Parts: sequence; structure tokens; C-alpha cells
Amino acid sequence: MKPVRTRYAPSPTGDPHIGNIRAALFSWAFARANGGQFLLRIEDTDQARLVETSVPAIMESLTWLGIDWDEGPGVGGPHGPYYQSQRLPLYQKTALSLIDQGKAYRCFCTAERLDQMRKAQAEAHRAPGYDGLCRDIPRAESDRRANSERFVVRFKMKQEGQTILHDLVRGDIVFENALQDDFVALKSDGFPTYHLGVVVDDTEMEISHTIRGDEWISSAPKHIQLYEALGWEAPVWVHLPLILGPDKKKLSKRSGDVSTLDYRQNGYLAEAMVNFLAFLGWSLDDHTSIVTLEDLKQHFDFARVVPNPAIFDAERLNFLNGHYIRAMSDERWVETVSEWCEQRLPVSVPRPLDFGLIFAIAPLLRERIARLDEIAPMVAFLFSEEPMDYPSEALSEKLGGDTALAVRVLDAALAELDPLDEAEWAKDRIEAAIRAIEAPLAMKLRKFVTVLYVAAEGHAHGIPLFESMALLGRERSLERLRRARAKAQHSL
RNA sequence: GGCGCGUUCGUCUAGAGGCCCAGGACGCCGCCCUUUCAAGGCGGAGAUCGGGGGUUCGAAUCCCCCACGCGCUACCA
Repeated sequence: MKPVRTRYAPSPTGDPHIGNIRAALFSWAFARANGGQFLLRIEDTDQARLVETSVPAIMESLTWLGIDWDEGPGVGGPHGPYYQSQRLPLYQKTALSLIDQGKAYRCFCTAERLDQMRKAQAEAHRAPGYDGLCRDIPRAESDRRANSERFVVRFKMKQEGQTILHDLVRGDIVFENALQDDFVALKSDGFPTYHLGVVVDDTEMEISHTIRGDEWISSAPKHIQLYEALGWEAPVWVHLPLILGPDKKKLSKRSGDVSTLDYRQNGYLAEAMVNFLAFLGWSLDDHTSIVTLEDLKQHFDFARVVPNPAIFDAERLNFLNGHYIRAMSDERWVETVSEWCEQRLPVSVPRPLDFGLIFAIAPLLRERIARLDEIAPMVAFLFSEEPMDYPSEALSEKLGGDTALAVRVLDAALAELDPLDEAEWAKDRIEAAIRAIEAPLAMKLRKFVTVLYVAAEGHAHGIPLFESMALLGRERSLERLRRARAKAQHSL
């Protein structure tokens, strides 16, 4: 059996989207699980859609997730170059040999004629496809015209019989050859189309399993016949189910798809992303739902990949992200909190940040957030001298809008806290002081404490109050309570 | 229109003839814990396995038809 070699072959037309990256993950996992190799190849054959920043983004996305490649951009390898734009002679040579064998031909049809042809086909309700006008141009005439006219090279698809695709995920799929048309293999700019490109490169790079998305199933007959015509051994075919947006359409910008790197930007962890993507089409067994890159590396198998498309569910990603946040080592968590504070806290906060503070808030944050981008908003109040800006209604929101009560709560808290001096200003003393106002107020702490949360932190969904006030210090804490009191009083 | 793929709780999935009047996870609901919010623990609701025919003693699992969804139908990938 051939050694396992798989590849991720994106076209650099933008940042890699998650559907794409999932194919990379599965290809990588399969290679690793079988002691094989994984390579990266850039299919930059569409000059018009080329986006400069794509390749770095692709590499960055893979690296972020922990997917490494044995050959390809950045690492080189014996089958380079790994950019299709740098392998043009290879495709041209292949196309020419196909012409020589009568298995392909030059097509001189103009875009206008092709348009007209399709329009006529549509009107006549006939299947669209190239009508074969140039199929039988004699070789001598073809050679002569090639000197002065633009042309593409079309591959002669068989017109009878069937082409069978043996797919690892869904079994055999039969296509009627009569329904296939002669596709363009080499474009007039000398670049290959995807069809010629994959076949030539997967062969030359000794790829054992061609793994790609579902949308390629319908063009698989082209590839299969190309392999046959060239006398090359075809790889094992694997077509992965599509990832759909909540609207059940193929994931796109519109349906909420964002580039893989955007997820990092939005506070997702690579582990969560990997775990999430892994279960879009694959499962480990009948009960496991938490899975790491290492598990994938050990157990990934196409036998457990389902053929049906999956809908992207952001709720699940959030859950997984929270899970991995809680699973991090303390050191890494402190480091992460530090980074996200450094990056996301307002510029008005002086840098470098107080590391003691970061260290103190990290454990408080951990159980409370699902995404890293929630960190800065939650703790910003600790870093600024000024109280947070919040609507005065926020103070009494949980009190049913009873602003007068909010004022009384604030007064009571102030009365108990003010006597504490600088040295006594610690979590336990603050807690005792605030609990002491339960009696005079004749209310449970939990009923009125949100007023103090808003006063101190600017919102009612923050990290624990007593610790926060201790970290804030006596002066800033009292000042904020007074400000809140004035604010409430004013809106009475 | 043609061709192709797909169809199990809202979602991701387990299930390859009896273990399934369908299991796990997210989400949802309730209770517990609790200084807010979470997290955590416990429990619950939620799928006549798209519909209809077969085959079989027995079908989510095999066959056929239908419906619906999606993909492809470019000198884009």
C-alpha cells in the first residue's frame, strides 16, 4: 500500500474560511493518524481573484490551530515549487502531450460565442455544456491558428459509458459520460484550471488521498478521466460534507462565515476551534464530545465521517471555548488575560499594565467568560481612575426601578465602609461591612447587591464585588459609591 | 432545467436487522450552590428516525417511489 500523503490545496483568494480549514484539519489528522505526511500547496491559478495577503493568512491559520505541514511554502520539500503559478511548464507539457495523443484539443471559441451557445441551450432547455465546435479541427490547422489566435486546451471527455467515482465517505457514484462536456484544462493565459492542476500536482506530489469538499463531487469525473487518459494511478477520493450556515446555505460571508483568523481575533481558542471543527462531520465514539488535536492525531478515520452536511452552531463553539478556558494551566491563563488586557483595554489606560492586578483578576475571570474578548470590558473598571460610564437606571434596574431604594442602599454601604481605614481595606472587612447593611435595610444581600456592582464596576455582570473593591482601593471605591449616589439622587 | 449528494431531538452527532417505544453533547427548562453574572452539581422536556410502499418473525438500519434541502452546471476554485 502506498504511503499516506495528503494535502491542503487552497486557492489564495482571501482568508481561509472555516469550511476550508476543516478540510485541512481532516486531511492533516488522517495523515498523522496513519503515520503519513501532510503538505500544503497553493493553487494560485486564478490570476484575477488573487489576493496578496492570502498565503500568509493561510499559513497563519494552520499554525494557529496546530496543523503543521511537511512540505510546502515555508518549509520547502522535494516536490516543489508548491505554488502552482510556478509550475506552469508542467501543466503545459501535460496539455501538449494530451493534444499529441488526440485526447485534448485547442479550442478557439470566443467568450461571446460561448455565451451565445449557453443562452441558446438554456432557451431550448438543453443541458449546458461545450458543444464541441473545435473538437475536430485538424491538427495542422490547429497548429497554424495557434500562432495567431488565442486558445484554450479542452480535454476530450468520453461520450459514452459511465465514469464511476469510488468515494471513501459515500461509496460509488455513477456518472453518465454522455452528460459530461469537454472542459477547459489549460486557460488561454497558460495557467491550468483547477482540474488539470490537481491531477498533475497530486500525482507529481505523490498524494495518496485527495480530500476536498463536497462541491467537487460533480467534477470528479473530469479528474478521473484525466488520470485515465494520462495513464496515471488515481488517488483515493474523499469528499467531505459541506458546512452550512444557520440559513442552511453553503457558508459564506453573508451567512456569517468569517475567516479562521477572525475567530482568533474574536477571542476563540485554537483548541476550541479544533474540537468544534472536528465534530462537524466526524465523531470519536458514541459519547465523547471533548476532543483534542492529539486525539485526532491518534484516532481520526474517514470511516467515522458522515456524508451529510452540518450546520454551523456558534453556541456550541462558545461552550467549547469556555471549557478550554477553564482547562488551561494557571500560568497560561494569566498570560492570556495579560495579553487581552494589553490589547483591548482603552488606550487611555497607561501601559505597562499593573501585573499584580492582572494576576489577581485572572482567577476571578476564568469561570465568567466564554470568549477572550469579554475580558477587557469586564475588568476595565479596575484600570481607570474615572468611574465607568453607565446609565443611572442601571443602578435600580434589579430593584424594579426603585431609585430611592438604590440611594438608601448606597447610603448604608457608605456608612459602613467609610469608617474602614486604609489598612483595614481588605476583602473580608469589606464583605463584613456590606453584609452588615442587610439588617438596617431589612433585605437580603443578593437583593440589593447589584446596586453596588453597578456603582463599583459599571455593570451588574462583573467579577466578585468584595475582591473588586479591595483591588480598587478605599479611595476609588468610596468615590464611586458617592458618584453613584449622586447619580441616583439626581434622577429621582 | 439537467446531473449529483443528503435527510435521526432546535443544533452537532451515536446507531451498520433484534441491545433503540433511539444514546451522548450544545442549547432550553427546573432545582441545588451562590455577593451580581457565571461556572459547577442534580433532574427534566425535546426525534412517531422526511413521507409512502415493500422485504423480514422483526427495520432508524435493506429495496423502491415521492417530497424537501443543498451542491454543481465558468478560460472560479
